Amino acid sequence: MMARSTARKEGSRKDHISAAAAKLFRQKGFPATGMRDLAGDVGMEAASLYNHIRSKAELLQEICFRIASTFTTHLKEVEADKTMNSFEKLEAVVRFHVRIWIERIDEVLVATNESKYLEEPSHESFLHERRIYVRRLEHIIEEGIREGQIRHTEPYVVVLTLMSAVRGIEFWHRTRKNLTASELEDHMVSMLVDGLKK
Amino acid sequence: MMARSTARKEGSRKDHISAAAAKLFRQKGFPATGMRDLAGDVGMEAASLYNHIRSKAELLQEICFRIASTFTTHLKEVEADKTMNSFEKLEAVVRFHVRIWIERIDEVLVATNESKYLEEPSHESFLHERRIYVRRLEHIIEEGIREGQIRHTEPYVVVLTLMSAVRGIEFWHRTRKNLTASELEDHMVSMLVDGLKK
DNA sequence: ATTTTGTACTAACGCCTGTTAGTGATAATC
DNA sequence: GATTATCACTAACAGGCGTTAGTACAAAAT
Repeated sequence: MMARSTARKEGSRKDHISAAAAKLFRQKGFPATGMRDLAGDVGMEAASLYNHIRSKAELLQEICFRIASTFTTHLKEVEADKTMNSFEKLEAVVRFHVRIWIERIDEVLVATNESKYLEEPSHESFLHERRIYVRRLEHIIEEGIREGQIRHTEPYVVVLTLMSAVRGIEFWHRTRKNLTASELEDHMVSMLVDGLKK
Repeated sequence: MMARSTARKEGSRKDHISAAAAKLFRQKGFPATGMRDLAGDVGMEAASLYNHIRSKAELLQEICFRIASTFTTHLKEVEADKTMNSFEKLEAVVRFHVRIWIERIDEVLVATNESKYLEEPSHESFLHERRIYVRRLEHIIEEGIREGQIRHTEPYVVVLTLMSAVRGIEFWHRTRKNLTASELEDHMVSMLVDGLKK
């Protein structure tokens, strides 16, 4: 009863809803996105959505935590990589941020802008996860400074600045695409790494 | 009839509402902020607000355009200043961004995150104003590159990155204040200007 | 002293919200 | 072929939304 084939079907349907939700949450914001909007976009009535999801809140939760785990998973890999020094690790993380912001901008923007609408146990654990992520990045920077690869800076400020700088991609995404994604990536990384002064 | 004293009173009352609205719009987002929330914060009933304001939308509009004009006014001054070269102009603009983000974070965050809820004639003109602002910054950068003060970079990417980088201040504002505002300003500017690599 | 003005109140409006209940059809399982 | 599970539908709910109307009372202007 209810074998894999059914589960597969349900999965792909729910993923479709989740993707549409990410797009809408990003565009209109979570509170301003109605279940009737979402239903319209996936081609059904609002009430029918509840055959696939438990609630609007659950939808937001899954989007936020899925993309968050993308970042933490990658960071773990970088930390474990013994072929890179601290500076290279930092650059690898920045590159990854830029790339994910380009490729999965809907989800990333929902996680950054709409995570405040997570309900309470989830919201706190999301913020907690973020704080830990920031601390691990600070640690890489401190190491890089100690080893003389990174200029003497305030690690916390550097992390905040790096993590925010990529948000400019949002506007690139909406307006000018006369730059390819990999060009954008290179320009952004080189500016953050090498600065502006000649 | 209805002399300055009355007008003064009305003005300060409306400003109080506007400040409270900025704070709420920033915290909860525009659509999730109810007029009853706002009324509670300023100490009256929701309906009474309408003795001072025309609508919720008008409140958002005033916040967004007031802070926008702060930036454009300053940019105009910088552009006209003949004592600075292009690099110094760019640095002055960045410093100003950092300072305003620190001092008036509620309004700035509303303008960046909630301006999408402006109704239609206003919204388009807000975006238009922003596009022009970006273009003027690009122009300063192009000049700096031509004059050899700024590294060869893609001006559009630089502007987007600079304007986004300061958003990290939002988190500094909420969590760690063991850095003074002027320290934060210096660290952030030096990182953007000089980069990370030693 | 009377009129005007400003401002707060209560009550209510029509509309929109996320969600549930119940129904029927289609497709998979035994 | 009978049964069961999946899924989209309609109808409806309780509650929240921004806003308006009408009223009362105090301060200011005449």
